[in-house]
Amino acid sequence: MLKYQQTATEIEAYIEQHALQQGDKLPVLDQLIRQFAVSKTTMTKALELLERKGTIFQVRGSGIFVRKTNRKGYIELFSTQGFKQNLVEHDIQSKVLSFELIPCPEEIIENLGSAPGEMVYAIKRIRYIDGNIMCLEESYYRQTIVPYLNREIVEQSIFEYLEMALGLNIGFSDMYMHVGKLPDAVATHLELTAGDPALTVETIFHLTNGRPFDYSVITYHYEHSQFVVQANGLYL
Amino acid sequence: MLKYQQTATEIEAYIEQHALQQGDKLPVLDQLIRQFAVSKTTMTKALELLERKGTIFQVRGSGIFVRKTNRKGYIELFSTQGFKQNLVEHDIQSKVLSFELIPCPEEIIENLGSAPGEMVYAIKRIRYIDGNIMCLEESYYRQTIVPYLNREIVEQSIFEYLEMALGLNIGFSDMYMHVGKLPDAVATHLELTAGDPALTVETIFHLTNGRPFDYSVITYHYEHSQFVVQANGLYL
DNA sequence: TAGTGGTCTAGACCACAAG
DNA sequence: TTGTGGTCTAGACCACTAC
Repeated sequence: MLKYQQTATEIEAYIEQHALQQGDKLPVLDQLIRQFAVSKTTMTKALELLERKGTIFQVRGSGIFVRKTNRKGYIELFSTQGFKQNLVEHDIQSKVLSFELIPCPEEIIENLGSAPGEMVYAIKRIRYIDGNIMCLEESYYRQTIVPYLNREIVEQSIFEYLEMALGLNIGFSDMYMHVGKLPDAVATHLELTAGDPALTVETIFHLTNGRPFDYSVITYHYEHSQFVVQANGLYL
Repeated sequence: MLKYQQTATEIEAYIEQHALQQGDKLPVLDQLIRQFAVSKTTMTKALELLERKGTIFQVRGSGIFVRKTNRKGYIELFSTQGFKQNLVEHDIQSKVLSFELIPCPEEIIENLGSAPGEMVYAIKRIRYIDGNIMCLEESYYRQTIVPYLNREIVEQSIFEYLEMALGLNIGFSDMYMHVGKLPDAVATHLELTAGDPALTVETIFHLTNGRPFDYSVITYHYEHSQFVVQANGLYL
């Protein structure tokens, strides 16, 4: 683990230990540098990390303060940061509806940037959050990049397998979101009624080297999912 | 403008001028450093900015590459970065439905962290994107922080006024999103039918010093709004 | 193994906030 | 004015990729 990541983790522990609340002040920079025995740049980087993560905010000329969201029961759709493991406070289960190895469907080729006829794993899962239906997920993995998958893996966390077992480095993703009315087929899976509202998120995942390897479409159950995003900076 | 921001802007211009496409390689780090005459740290910071903004991605041991989303017509709900001015490619108009100075409503006090009885500007607007109804926005500004607003300002960009005229420094925000069925009152304003799907986003905006100054609830027109988010890192 | 991006340091100097 | 966070530099060294 890198020094600045380690430092960030230690600062989080410090906040936890001292039970600091929203708006509470941390020790000043120089103090933190001495306390954690790192250079100013490293400390700055650690703090920047925590700032993006939404853990603190820094005010020049004033100090470093704790930032917290006060609402519970919201899912972090994506943290402004990134590598934060979300949903840890929730119990996530999956039920696999289908699992196949098929030629890449026409309409998905452009999303995955795959060659015509290339094979993909096509997976359909219902995901549960704390016992409730959270979403229907349909995902497609390029076999060129993910050579092997089986039903057992797919019942667990696929991404953990990709990183741990296959050693793939997941880089970045493009997400496209829209709201609409549930089609009949999806409604059945979510145990809702056709025409009910739904948030649909299409995501294209890339490796760190930029190659797309996974395209997924997630349709969320509107009664069992709400999201929080901690943003930094202005965006109109 | 800071040097690393300036550098980032120049690199964007470089990409533009050379008409670089998704996956195209930029000059190597050392070359960029020489070319733009900055230190390695500064260049790294500029590149980090562009990476968070979704303009490039960097691969250790390999190079720096251009990243682009290929879908058009999507609104950037919030960039993973932040200060990127969104919607610039769209024509945004506002119609003010109501504009009042009132005591802070009960249910909003906790969101704004305001004192009981404190006065707030309450504004209701319909916002149009390229001539279509995009959303209904209800927002509340604390008069303690925003001493003056009028109908004319509110018809334009409020945030621009806050930053330019009042010199306020907008820091960070917490957003809460959920999907549901349109209530009758809102449906009318959006020219939709009660029960239609809707994305609702509540946002609490803070100054850089951490004080909340604006609470807003935006309900999006599901047929005229879809969003793109460029994320970095993993998030399940 | 060569090339490329990433981390880390010490220290000078700058910019903003609060009293 | 003082204290505090932010920027910038030069350079050493590390870690990954591709050949």
